[in-house]
Amino acid sequence: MEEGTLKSPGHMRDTVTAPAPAAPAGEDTADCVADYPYDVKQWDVREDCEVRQILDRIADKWSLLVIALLDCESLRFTELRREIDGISQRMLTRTLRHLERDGLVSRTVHPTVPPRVDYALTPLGSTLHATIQSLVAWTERHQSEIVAARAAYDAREAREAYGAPGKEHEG
Amino acid sequence: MEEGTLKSPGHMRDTVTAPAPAAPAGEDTADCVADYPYDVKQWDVREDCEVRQILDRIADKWSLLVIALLDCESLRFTELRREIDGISQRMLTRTLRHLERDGLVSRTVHPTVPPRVDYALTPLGSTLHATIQSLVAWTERHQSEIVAARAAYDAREAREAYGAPGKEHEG
DNA sequence: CAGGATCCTTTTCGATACTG
DNA sequence: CAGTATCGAAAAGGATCCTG
Repeated sequence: MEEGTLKSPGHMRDTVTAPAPAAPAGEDTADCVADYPYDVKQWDVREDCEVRQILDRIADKWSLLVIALLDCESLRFTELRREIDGISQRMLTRTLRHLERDGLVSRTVHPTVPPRVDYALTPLGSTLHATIQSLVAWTERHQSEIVAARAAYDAREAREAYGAPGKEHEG
Repeated sequence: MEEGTLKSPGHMRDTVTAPAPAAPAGEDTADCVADYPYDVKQWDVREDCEVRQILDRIADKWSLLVIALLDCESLRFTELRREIDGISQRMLTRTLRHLERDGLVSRTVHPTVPPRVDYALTPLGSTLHATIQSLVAWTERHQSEIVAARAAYDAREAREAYGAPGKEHEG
């Protein structure tokens, strides 16, 4: 195994620079409400925090795609692989295992002669799917803006490379 | 914000070869209408697709944290670094550069004697922030379920490791 | 303080071969 | 078909040094 399933220790830093603990339960999505005099963050971003770990996993490239793709009906292994362009068999297997372990997808094995395994979202996974979808929707809506921003950034950078004093060293 | 709801409308997906309607595993998600004979997916998942590329970036571990943290007020480089536990200077720089290039955060340099650089969300970045927040909120809400699912998975796996015939290869 | 450059370790990922 | 196991390439990431 290249990645143990039960590994917990060994990667922790002793730098616990957490001056203020996270706010209690209750997510506050109110924007621009910097009323608190503290430097408090509304959610824990420490490495040893569960949320960080989970966020890390569901924000994973392949996990995101799998969840987004598994809308409601179940898909077979090969179907998923066909849908997600560029994923290797290995990565799909690993991703599905992780999602299954996290209780987000269910794995159903049919004991037929040609093996058949169906993957579907669990009820928990379905709730996540909604959020993932909004992320995908956002990307679709704003992709042109991002592409434009990139072009502008690159153009400005290239321009500054010309007139940058002390930067160029041509004879 | 124009982000809107989390619940995506009825999306169209491709038809799977609907197998036996009875799932023995008991996984029963809400039945979804799948009477589309096309192999059409509602969003492009090809590698060369823009959405894939953008999704890849904003689904990045550090990018997600930076955006989630930059709620509305601007933060300095060191402040961000202090907030995000575990990030290195190199990674923070790279992440901020990427986000700036994508037009999601703005970088303001104050030409003071001790250099001061402020990072803040752009209007575009703010719209993404809302979505990111819902993802964070989801994780906070369901973290206990995920932890429980993991424990159950690991326990079941460990149990099967005992009685798994053909698995152990004792001499 | 902010960040560029460099070196090195760790992790990720894909290709391949094999099994049930 | 649906995986598992292994190996090597590649990318990500961290530590350190240095500059304006």
